[in-house]
Amino acid sequence: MSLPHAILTALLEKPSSGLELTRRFDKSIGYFWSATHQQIYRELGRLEAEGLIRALPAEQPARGQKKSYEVLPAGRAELARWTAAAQDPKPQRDVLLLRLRAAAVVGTAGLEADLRRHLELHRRQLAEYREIEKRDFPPGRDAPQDRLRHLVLRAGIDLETFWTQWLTHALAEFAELPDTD
Amino acid sequence: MSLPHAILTALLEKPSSGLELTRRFDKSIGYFWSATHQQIYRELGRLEAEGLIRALPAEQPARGQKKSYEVLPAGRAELARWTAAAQDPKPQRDVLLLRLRAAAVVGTAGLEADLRRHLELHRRQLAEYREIEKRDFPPGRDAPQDRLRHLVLRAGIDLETFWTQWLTHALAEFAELPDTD
DNA sequence: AGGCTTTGTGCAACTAGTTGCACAATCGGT
DNA sequence: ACCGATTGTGCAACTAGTTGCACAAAGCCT
Repeated sequence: MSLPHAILTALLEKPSSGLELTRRFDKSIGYFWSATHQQIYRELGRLEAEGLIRALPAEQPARGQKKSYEVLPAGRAELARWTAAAQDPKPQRDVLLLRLRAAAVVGTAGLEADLRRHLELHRRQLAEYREIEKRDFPPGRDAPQDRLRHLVLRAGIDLETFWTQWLTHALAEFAELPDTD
Repeated sequence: MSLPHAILTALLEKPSSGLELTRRFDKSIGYFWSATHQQIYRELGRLEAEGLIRALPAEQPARGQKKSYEVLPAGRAELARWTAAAQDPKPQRDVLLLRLRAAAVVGTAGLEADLRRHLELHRRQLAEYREIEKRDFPPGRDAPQDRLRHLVLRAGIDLETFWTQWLTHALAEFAELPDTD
């Protein structure tokens, strides 16, 4: 039940069309709540039907026929309610850890290459986050909104840091392991 | 497509009935791949139908009528294949980070209490993992299987450590924030 | 003017996970 | 011998997310 709220947040930050939302999910909100364009269009339809957002009638019938949406007061209220409501953390699910555990029983053959690949991906993501931090949060900005957004980015950075470290450590262990299987 | 493989791993570690699996998921595998008993029974049925596991005919028709399963060679082969196959990391989804981002737009009212609650939950989980580490991985054990399992546990410990630190940091920021909304 | 790619919107079918319930067998107490 | 709690197995319906496809409009190339 979080996608609609992710969309409301994005629309409050800036009214957008479906495609614009999709792009913004790809490069910002999507870092911790990903969604495909199909999901987004479907959800926009629902939110409009529920009266939480509405299509901006503006500047039609121009190019491509793109529809922009804005959040209605009811939508903002719902988002505030949801933000404040207690929610239990979701049970974890991590495929890579599962595979490692499986490797303890069936052997590590073939796994190492994929660990290296993951390490590379996490390094790249970390570098990207660091870029964003440098660009969007130079020292000295401390409006409450910036602080909160920076906090979220920090979580991303620290998580990626954790993964790169852990994967490095895992690969070092692999190097010492006899070739099981 | 990971639940069947989680079950295969658990069954290779030790043949079990549905309920036993459920319990083990609750306290071990479930730390990174949770599943309800309903899911598990359904999946056991499928795995049996596909010929990857089979019911142990043994010691029937005893108590409760519980059925134990063991992994067949085809099942072990499938698990090995899956473990070695490259898999992209799943797009992240974290509700708490999403809520923080929403709070940047609609105000932080009510959120702080839930952050505290989460901090407490993560602390508890961390303590539990540390207990397990002390109990199951005393210094000096280094059979390959132990090393791999220890590695997985380390990931759990480090992740929980990250969350407790990040939440602590977030709460400190909140303390300095003017009461938005 | 013709076709080719990009932009933009969307439906339909499928898969995985969740929630709610049912119901039989056994065990422990009275 | 009965009764409630626990153990153990499972179905059905629902929800959220994924995958695959369709198709129209605009812009670009030749």
